[in-house]
Amino acid sequence: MKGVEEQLASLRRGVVEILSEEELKAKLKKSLESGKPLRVKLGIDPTSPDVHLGFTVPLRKLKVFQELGHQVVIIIGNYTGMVGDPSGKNSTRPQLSEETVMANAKYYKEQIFKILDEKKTEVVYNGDWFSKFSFNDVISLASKITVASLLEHDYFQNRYKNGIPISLHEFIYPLMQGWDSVEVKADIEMGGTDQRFNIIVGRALQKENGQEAQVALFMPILAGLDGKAKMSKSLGNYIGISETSKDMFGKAMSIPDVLMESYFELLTEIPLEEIARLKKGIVDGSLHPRAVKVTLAKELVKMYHGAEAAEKEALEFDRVFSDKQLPSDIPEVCISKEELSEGKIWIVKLITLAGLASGRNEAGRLVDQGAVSLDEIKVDSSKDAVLVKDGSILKVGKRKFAKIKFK
RNA sequence: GGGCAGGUUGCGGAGCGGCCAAUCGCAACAGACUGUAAAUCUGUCGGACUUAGUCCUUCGAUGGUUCAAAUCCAUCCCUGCCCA
Repeated sequence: MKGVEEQLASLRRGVVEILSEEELKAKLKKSLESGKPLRVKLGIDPTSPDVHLGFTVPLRKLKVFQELGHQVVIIIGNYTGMVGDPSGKNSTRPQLSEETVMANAKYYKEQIFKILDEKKTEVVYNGDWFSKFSFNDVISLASKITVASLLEHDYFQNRYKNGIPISLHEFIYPLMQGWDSVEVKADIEMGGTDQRFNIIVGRALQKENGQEAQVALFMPILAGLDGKAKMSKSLGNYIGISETSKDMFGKAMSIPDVLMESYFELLTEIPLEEIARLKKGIVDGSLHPRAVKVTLAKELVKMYHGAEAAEKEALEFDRVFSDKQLPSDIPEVCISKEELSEGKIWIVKLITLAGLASGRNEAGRLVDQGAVSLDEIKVDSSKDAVLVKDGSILKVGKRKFAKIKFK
């Protein structure tokens, strides 16, 4: 095992705050002396079946712990998931059924082990203990926290001030998450900065129950592709870790420049010195921001799809967007020959048949806005009928293509 | 349980009997400029009809009044505030 300072150094990357660093040092020291690994907890609420890069930020930190020889404990919040974490939310989260949560949980586990080492990871479900809770237990737990302390939080404040409902069960959430720490005897809990309160509650509960308080390691919230809000499924500004290499590359290329640094730091293993060098290159003009972004996009694709896929997507991207050539693989769409009259078809109809627009109104609009071309010839009017051949290429907007086949 | 205020197209938020598919802002989409960056400008933004037009479905739900309702009435459901 590495020394305390050495461990700290590799743990610090990207971390916003350690609560507290002294406590962490003490724990690392103790662990080093006793040879007993620290228990590092991360709770996951499987509220949606989609794992995106934002979620990999704490996971990647856990991997560092794992490599340092510590014990990672993943808590699948099948019970907390049914409540829904109110942190940072401005509305009550929908309560999910147990079946949904469990189905999502299964998927989550698959995703998690793309990053963590499955053999070295302990996975537990908080339903294991919460399902046995009696009402008395709930009351006793609820007595550990005051309403004032809950209402202090801006997300509750906002809702309260704006007359947005707050349900009682949402107040219980931090307690549940905190209790998880007691159950697994966590030494450290990982979380985003939005988890501050929940994690601190965990510390309090541990102390009440004769345990040493866990250390909190806060990671930044990863910004979404729009560069404004946090990355989330519901905002649609995310890169899923199971997405195709093509989508991953394309989405990475679409992020605002200002996000590059944080993406490098939080999502890749590129050394900090190298990131600093790239940043400097952009500032002094020796590196084109686009080239740096390509590096980022390639790195991300490499992590989830391999180096070969990364090279391929980079070439393909240049081909389609820099050289304006057709992509190498265009999805084929079959249409019936009966739709044609004298080899022609109304352009709007063709677009909807190809599924490149949600309705004819939209298709018509796109044509009139000059977004549509057939066989590289722009279609001028939504009233036009166009001549289609077997194998004609329909293009709608910058990135939607279809190859028309007859059947 | 009582009083008051509300529920409008993804979100915020106008409209309060016909000119309303419904002002506006945000988001989104498309075009121009670019580096699928940012910023900016332009256009679009319920659906169908080959579309200066017509029709259909939408303004919490259901019924009603009217030639005509998002707008008025009744009942119901939901939310917030205040009182108990």
